[in-house]
Formats: sequence, C-alpha cells, structure tokens
Amino acid sequence: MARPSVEAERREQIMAATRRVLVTRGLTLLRVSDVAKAASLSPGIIHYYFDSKEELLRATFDDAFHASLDRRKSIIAKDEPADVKLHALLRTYVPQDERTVESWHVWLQLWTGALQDPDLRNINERAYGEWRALIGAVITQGIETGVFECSDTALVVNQLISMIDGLAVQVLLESGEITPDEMARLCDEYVDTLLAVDAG
Amino acid sequence: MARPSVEAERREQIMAATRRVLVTRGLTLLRVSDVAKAASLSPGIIHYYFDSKEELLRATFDDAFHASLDRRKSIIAKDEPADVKLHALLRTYVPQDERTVESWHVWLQLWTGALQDPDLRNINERAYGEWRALIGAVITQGIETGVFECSDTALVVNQLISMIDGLAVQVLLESGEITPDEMARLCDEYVDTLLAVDAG
Amino acid sequence: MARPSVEAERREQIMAATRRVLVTRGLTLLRVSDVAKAASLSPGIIHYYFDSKEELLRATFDDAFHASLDRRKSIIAKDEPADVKLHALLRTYVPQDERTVESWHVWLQLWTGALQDPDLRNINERAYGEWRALIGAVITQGIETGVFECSDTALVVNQLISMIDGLAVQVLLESGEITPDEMARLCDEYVDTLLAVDAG
Amino acid sequence: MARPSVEAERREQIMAATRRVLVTRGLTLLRVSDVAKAASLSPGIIHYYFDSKEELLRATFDDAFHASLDRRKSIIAKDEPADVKLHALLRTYVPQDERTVESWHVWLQLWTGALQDPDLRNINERAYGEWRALIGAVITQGIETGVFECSDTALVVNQLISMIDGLAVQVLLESGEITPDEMARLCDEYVDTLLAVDAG
DNA sequence: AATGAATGAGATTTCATTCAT
DNA sequence: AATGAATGAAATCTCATTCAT
Repeated sequence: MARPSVEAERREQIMAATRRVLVTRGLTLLRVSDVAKAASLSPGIIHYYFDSKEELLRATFDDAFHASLDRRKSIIAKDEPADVKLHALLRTYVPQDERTVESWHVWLQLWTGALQDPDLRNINERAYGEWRALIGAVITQGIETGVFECSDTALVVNQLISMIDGLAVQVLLESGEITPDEMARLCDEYVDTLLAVDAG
Repeated sequence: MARPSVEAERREQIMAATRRVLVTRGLTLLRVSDVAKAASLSPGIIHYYFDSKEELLRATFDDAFHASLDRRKSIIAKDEPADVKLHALLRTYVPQDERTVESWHVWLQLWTGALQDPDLRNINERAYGEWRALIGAVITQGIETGVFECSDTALVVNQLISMIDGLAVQVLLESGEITPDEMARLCDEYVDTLLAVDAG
Repeated sequence: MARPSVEAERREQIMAATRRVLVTRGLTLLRVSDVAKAASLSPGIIHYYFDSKEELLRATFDDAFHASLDRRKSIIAKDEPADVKLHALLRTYVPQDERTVESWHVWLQLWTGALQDPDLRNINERAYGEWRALIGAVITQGIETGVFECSDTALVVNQLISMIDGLAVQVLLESGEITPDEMARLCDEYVDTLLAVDAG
Repeated sequence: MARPSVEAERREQIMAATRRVLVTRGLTLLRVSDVAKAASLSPGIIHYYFDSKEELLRATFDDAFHASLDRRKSIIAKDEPADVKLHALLRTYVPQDERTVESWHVWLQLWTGALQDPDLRNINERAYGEWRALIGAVITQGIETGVFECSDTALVVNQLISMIDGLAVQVLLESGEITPDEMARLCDEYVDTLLAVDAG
C-alpha cells in the first residue's frame, strides 16, 4: 500500500503552526516565516502547500471552525440529560485550557479579518449557523424532556451565543472582572434563569 | 496674539482619518500613507504628530474610547425615567449609523491589537470599567425609582454588556440572522425579562 | 547709531551650535534640526542664514580653521624664546580642555568630509599651509637665536604636524596608551631630540 | 554533500562592496542600496546577512582591521634584516595602490564613526595595540641584531605610528606638499635618524 | 518534497527645505 | 527676522514570493 500522502499531514502541521503564531503575534504581525519557524519548516515550503498567505489563513480559519464544531458535537451526542449537556457545552467555551484559548484567539482574528473579507465572513456565517443549531438542539431536547421551559428558543440561543462571545473576549483580554470562573458563572446563571422550568 | 496651537486640531484630524481607514482597510492592512491620504495631508506630517504608527493607533484607540464614553454620558445625564434611558442607551450600541459602525470597527481592532499589547489591554480594561459603571448607574436608578427589579445588578450588567459586544460583532459581519433590528430586539427583550418589576 | 547687523552674530551662533553637534552626533548623524535646537532657534531660520546644510558645514569648517589659526598666532606673536613658544604651541594641540576637543572633532569631521568634497580639501590645504608656516617660523627663529639646530626645517615641520594629528586622533578616541599627557610628552621629546643644539 | 555555506562568501562580498562605497561616497553618504549595487545584489539581501546598516559598517570595519593586520604580519614573518623589514612595512602604509588607499579610507571613516560609538572605539583600540606590537617587534629585533639603536622603543613606536596616520590623511586629501613619495621619505628619514646605530 | 538564498515591491520613517504667518 | 508646520523625496528595512539546487 502506498504511504498515505504526506500532504494532508503537512498541511495540518502548517495550520497548527499558523494557529500558534496567531496566538503569539496576531494576524497583523503574522509573517509566513514565523509560521515556517513554528512548524520547523523552511519558508519556501509553505507556498508549496498554500498558494498565498491569504489562502493559508483562510484554510486555517476554516479548519479551526470545523475542528471546534466536531469537538462540541461529540458532547451533545452523549446520552445524558439536556441540562447536563448544556452546562458541559458552556464549559467548553471558557478559555481556560490552552486549546480553548488558542481557538478563541483564532476566532477573534477571524472576526477582524472578516470585516474586510467576504470569504471569511462566509466562514463566520456558516459557523454561527452550526452553533445555533447545536445549542438549539440541546435546548429543544431539554424542553421535550421537561428539564427546560422556553417560549422562544431562537431568542435564547442568540442571546446565549452572543453573551459567550462577549465574555470570552474579556477573558482573553485578562479583564480583572471577567475571569474564566466568572464567565462560567454568568453563563450558568443565564441558563438557569431563562430556561428554569418553574420560572413562571 | 499667538494663533491657537494647531496641534490638537491636527492630531484629531489625523485620528479621525485613522478611524476611517480602520473601517475600510482594517488594522492589518492600514498604512500610514492611507491615513495621510484620508486626512488630505502629506505622509511626513503624520510622524510630526505621532512618533510611530503604533503610537498613532494607541492614541486613536484611547481617543475613540473617551469619545464613545462622553456620548453615552450625555444620554444618562438627561432627566428621564431609567427604563427610557436604558433603552436609549442600548440603541446607541446598535451599528446602524455610520458613526456607530465606525466606533465598533475601531473597537474590534482594539480587541485584536490588545491580545498582544498590554497598553491596549489597559485601555480595554478602563473602558469596560466605565461602561459597567454607566449601565450599572441606570439600573440602580431604575431600581430606586421602582421601574426595575433586580437582585444582582453586577451580574445583569456583565451579561448585558457581553451580549451587546457579541451581537455587535455579528451585525458588523453582516450576519443574516443578527441584523441591527434583531440586535435591538434581543437586547430589549433581555432587559424586559431580567429587570421586569413583576418578574417574580 | 544703527544697531550692528544681527547677521554676523546669528551666523556665529549657528556655527557654534554646529560645532557642538559635530561633537555630540558627528557629521554623519548631524541634522539641521539638531543645530537649530542647539542654537535655541527654529529649524527654518538656519536656511535664512545658510543656503543649505552643505553650505553651513563648509562655513563652519572654514570659520573653525580661521579661529584656530588666530589663537595660535597670538602665541607666536609673544616676545619669548623660540623653544618656549614652540612648547607652548604644542600644548595648544593637546585635546584636554573642551575648546580644543571641540576643535579636533570639527577637524576630523572635515577630513572625512574632504575625502569626497574638493571645497573642503581646499580648506584643509590652506590650513596646513598656514600651520606649516607658523611652526616653521618658530623653528627658524629658534635656529637664528641659537636655541635650535636643524638642517631640514621643512622635514621637521611636516613630521611634527603629522605626529600631532595622529596623536590627537588617538587621544580623542580615548586610547589607553595615548593619553593627553603622553601626547604632550611624545611631542616634547620629538622636539627636544630633533632640534637639540648639541645633537651632533 | 552539502554545498559549502554561501554565508561567509556572501558576507565578504558585501563587506568588500561596502569598502568600495566608503571610498567613493564616504560614511555620511553611504546608502545600503549603494552597497547592494556595488555588490551586484538586491537591496533586500543586505539585511538578510546584516541586521542593520550600522551592523554592516561595524562588521566591515572589524573585518578590514583584521585583513590589514594579516597583510602586515606576513611581511614581518619573512627572514630578512630588521631594517629591511621596517622599511618594507612603512611602504605598505603609503596610500599609493588602490588597496592601500581603500584601507585608509575605511580607517578614516572608522575614526569619525568611533568618536560617537564605543564599539568602534574598541576596534580602534585593539587595532592600535596590534600595530604597536608589530612595529615594536621589528624594532626590538633590529636592536638585538645590531642594526638599530634605541633607548625607548615604545616612544619611537608611538611617534612613528602617529606620524604615519597624520601623513596618510594628508596624502588622501591630495595635499600638494605631502605626496605619497614625500610621505615615504619622511617616514624613512625618521627611522634612519631616530634608530641609527651611530646616532650618539 | 524540501531548503534557504535571493528578489523586489512596498512599508515605515527621516529630514532638508519651503512657506504661510 | 523668525517661527514651526508642512511637504515630499529618499532612506532603511520588511517580507511575500520565487527559484536554483
């Protein structure tokens, strides 16, 4: 059997390096040579696998979004009560471990890049669609199983997702007020208040 | 009599141009020569008033934050019921008019810049402190005058601000789901639900 | 009586400032604005008195040379024995006091400038002609009055002047070996050995 | 087999070009792009091998000093009488051939650069230490073999070196009086007079 | 596949000079 | 006479991209 193409592996290696450089230097200061160094490769080879710096970034953003989604999908696939799953899902958004911090950095850089780039806006749009569906599914399941009560699921989903985004930014910026724990608490409280069965 | 120093005026002119370029090109693509052109000035003069590109951006971010704050302060200084003022305040955050869109662009670029720059993180930290105080004051006034009911003001303030931030991002990215109107509705609903007098 | 033109005074003020900047920053790094600052004037006025930076430097070099010469002429005009005058003259070349150090800085910058500029080479040529005549006159006087003995005055003059130049460079460069005192000693010894009456 | 690193060769190529530009334009007017053109390279590559213009100049000065020293060492290593070697050595300092002229240009630029730069002063200090040792060794050898007579070797060495420096400056500045031949004669006469065996 | 040297366009920054006041 | 703001050409330096090996 032919050895599986090194291409996929090398592309992943380069995108992983790109994510790390996005954390350490940000989109504005990112150089192709930084990525090469972070991947322990030569600058030249980057352009063998990616047509341009722009293409590299687009691919990295797209890849990061799919990886994030897959991670979350595995949580809601579990056979557990909806409220347990929702709180577990919320935890995965708190930038505490290195991987989550990295994901958020990539995401913030995507936002600013997307302000000027329709392709990146497109990635953002698809991503948010998926996330709304994901969280919406858990809430719906909760309503059906009687652990949640909610008259406007879409509204809660959008409020919750935007709250998560805004809180994550402050955590990343090392806000004294919004620590990772406080972010978790604020999200939990929102869910408990808005979706409580005996709220009425 | 000495003519009034042109310095303050010229600095403001350059920072206004910087804000416009931040909207059209973003932080990553912003060139000093773009700013000069936008300000109808020669490239050299930018460095006469700002030591470096970095310094120019820092000053622009700082200035934009103070201007934003002043605009909002004038709203809550008015002699109106707290709920009216709160909803009016929320409206000022919806990126609908050009000035608000510009403010949000500047703010998003500040976030990503701040991820790598302690000075910018500092500006963010001060800004959020002020905004929490501002919104907190309106809610407190509402509680005292009986139009709001709330057991944990700080929690609501933080949830509300983060929700605004997250929603604004999606509006700027031209999300099909989160339009300016929808952003306004989501904020209004949150306030009406969480601070309603007869919520219990 | 009309107040004497401010022009001569202002030109001297600017050239003095130029000399100071030549000491602190050197020819390569000298900026017109540095000179203006050192003279407590605005950058614009420099070009009112000097057509260009080049002209300013040429004038400064020329002026410095004449001032140096005048200072030395006053020494040999004194009514003293030739050997006393020669040793006194040698002392004035040792970069010990601030004015002499400044003169030498100006002179070294003239050398490097002159390597590419015929006008400056011309100043150098005239200056060395004058200095040879000056020192030659003292030695001749010494021979006539019997305190010196020398068969080739021109040779000694040229050896002595070049030695002074080479030693001054090392003193300015803070050589550990060639201190100001050592420079003085080396010059004195040369004169005492080469011009001694009973040398034969 | 790995091709031999191009780095050493390229650096030497660039420093050689730098020396040529120092001759034609001098330190003040030297541009990185001039060096690139003189080396038949693109401007960008200069900064690939040297961090900055300043670093390039420092390296060039350092390299030139070592090359000069090596050239002279090969002379005194020969098996010849000390007086022959000393006169041969003196000849190498007369700016007659292109290479010697270039060396002196570089050296004069080093002096003026060193007036403001401790690193360059350090190079000068080391260089003069070596040169004193070199000439001192030849004179000592001459004394031991009976061709020279001298009671204070250090004094003669310092007088001779400074005389060489001062004379070379005037030759470079195309003095009518100090031609290359006259420089050689003045040095020879000094040595013959001061080190003559039957001087006493 | 991979390297890393090389290119060259373009960015920031500097600064002599000009000019309105 | 003098200021200092403004210009604009040119300098240093950066870096995406190419290419010979």
